[in-house]
Formats: sequence, structure tokens, C-alpha cells
Amino acid sequence: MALSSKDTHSVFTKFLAEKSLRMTSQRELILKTFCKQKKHVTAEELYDILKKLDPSIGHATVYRTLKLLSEAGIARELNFGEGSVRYEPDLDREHHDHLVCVKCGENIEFLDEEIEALQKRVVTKYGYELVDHSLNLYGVCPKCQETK
Amino acid sequence: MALSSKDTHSVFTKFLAEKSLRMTSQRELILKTFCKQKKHVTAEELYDILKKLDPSIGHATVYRTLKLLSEAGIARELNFGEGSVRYEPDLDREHHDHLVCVKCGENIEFLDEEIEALQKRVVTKYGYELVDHSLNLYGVCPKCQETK
DNA sequence: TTGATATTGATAATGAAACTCATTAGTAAT
DNA sequence: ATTACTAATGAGTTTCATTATCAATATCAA
Ligand SMILES: [Mn+2]
Ligand SMILES: [Mn+2]
Ligand SMILES: [Zn+2]
Ligand SMILES: [Zn+2]
Repeated sequence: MALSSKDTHSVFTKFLAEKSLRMTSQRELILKTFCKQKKHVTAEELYDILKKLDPSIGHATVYRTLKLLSEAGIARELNFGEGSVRYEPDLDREHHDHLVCVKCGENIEFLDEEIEALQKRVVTKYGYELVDHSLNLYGVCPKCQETK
Repeated sequence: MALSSKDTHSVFTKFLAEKSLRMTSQRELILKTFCKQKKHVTAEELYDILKKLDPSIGHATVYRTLKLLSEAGIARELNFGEGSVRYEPDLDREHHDHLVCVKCGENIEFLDEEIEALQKRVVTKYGYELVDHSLNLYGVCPKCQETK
């Protein structure tokens, strides 16, 4: 049962209010457009999409807002070693990791509770306090395996 | 029983020969210096160290050679989301992942065979052919937990 | 040696992301 | 509505890591 877009909006508004920041039309548009995306987008890709909806939108505002959305827990940053960060909606989704095809970029999301538990075991073993983790598996997808 | 530096040298030479590339004094110095490092270094950090040994060394040569060393399997690229890539010797070392303190950067290397096995299970489940993986755990180290 | 080719290092170019700042917009009290 | 305050915006600049260019140099095989 995914949360409605109204929820991300109110979560963001609340987050902003707590920091004496303001909900603006740009932030609303960026939030709404970001949440619609099916794929993990870069700031640049989202900017290109937004430009069509509001040609006056600024480069920096997209970067700034994605950062805010991450802080608010609405977005998650992903790093697949491409040189730029990707973002995905994170609020109404359960945690998952990624399996990426190195040939075509196809992206599978998976969740392995056993791996999750073992990670916690490692962190505990060394006396650390877990903050975050990043697990990316890189491989060749079935389709790309055929293409020799 | 680690391999001697003579081995990395011959591995690199063989790798270069197979690609009709040449072993040069710069590549020898970079290889030797890189393998001596105890920590994961960025290209920039290694460049600073190399400058003291050979002030004529070029920026681009360090970047280029680290890339070659990675292709040759002598170095491994690490991405801790800092904005720059780190490298570590990989030839005479067994695989491991990293637990990084988000406060002080302290870096623990660990190997969990169970996690490794489960990763393979995930990849197999989706019909992928595993190429690589990246697992980074981020936390607060015991020392930094004290500092409130 | 010589000729072909690879390498180098200085420098320029690139691309992502952060910063600057003058202008605009939102807020809350008058 | 007017005001005063503060935050937000977007154009443009800046930084930083990394890559590309290219003329000069080094290496190699014949
Ligand atoms: Mn995802
Ligand atoms: Mn390591
Ligand atoms: Zn593929
Ligand atoms: Zn620490």
C-alpha cells in the first residue's frame, strides 16, 4: 500500500517547516515530477524533464531540492559509479539494493533479508553504529548474455 | 603469503605486452609506489607522493596508469561516495569489503563468506552473470561514538 | 639507424555539483 | 494593503576530478 503523493507533499512541507524553510511552487513541481519517475534519475535528467514543464526552472534549484528531499527521507541517493548520483523515491518504498547490468544498464531491485541481517552482524562485531549501507551487484543480464 | 613486488611487475609487463603497450620508467615508479601504500589512495594523493620521487611526473600519467593497473587486476577501484575514486592493491590480496566511519573516515576491511555466497545466490536467481560487486557499510566507529 | 608506434606531460576541456549574489517571493505583524 | 524580514530563485561563476589534445620524446623491432 503505497502512500499517495499528497503524503510526500505533507511530509516535505513538515520537514521544511521544521527548518524554517518554505514550500514553493518550484519545490512542489520538483517533488511531484520526481515522484512520478519510474527510473532512478540523475539531477541532470530530472532537470531536462522539468525544463519542459517550467522552462524558467533553474539548474541549481533542482540540485538543491534533490538534496533537501534526501534529507527529508523522501529521496535516496544511489551511486553506481557512473560519475553522477542517481535519486529514487524512498518514502513509500521498502529498502532494497540493486543488481545492475554492466552492458545495458538494466536495473533489478532486490531485497535479501539474510544479507541485511549479516551486514548488521558485521557492523556490530566491530562496535560500529550502522548509519547506512550500499550494496550494488554488477553483472551481465540474460538478454546481454545472448548478444556475443 | 603475499606475492612479491617482482610479481606485480611481471604481471603488469605481461598485461602491457598483450595489448602492445610498453613498460616505462614512469609506469614502473607508479606501480612500485602504489603497491607500497598502506591506505586506499586517490589519484591525487598518489600524485603528490610521486611528485616527491620524480618532480617531472605528469598528472595525466598517474590517472592513466591507475586505470591500466585496474584493468590488469593489480589495482581495485573503490568508491566511498567522496567525489573521487580510491585505489587499493588487489593482486596479492584476498577480496574484502569496507566498513567506513562517516565521522572520521576510519576504514575497516572485512570479509563475510556468507554475504558473498548470498550475493551469488541473488545474481543467479535473476539469471545474471556476476561481474563485480560493491558493498560498503557506513557507520560511526567506537571512538567517534564517545565524542558527543 | 630507422621508421612506426606508444608515451609523456603541459594544458585545455569536460561534466557534476556547489557557490555567489542581485532579484523575487513568501510570511507575519502592523 | 503596507511593511520589514527572511528565504528562494536562477544566471552565472567556481571548484574539483577526470579526460582529451597534441607536440615532443621514448621505445621497439627490423
Ligand atoms: Mn531502486
Ligand atoms: Mn580495502
Ligand atoms: Zn544487459
Ligand atoms: Zn570514526
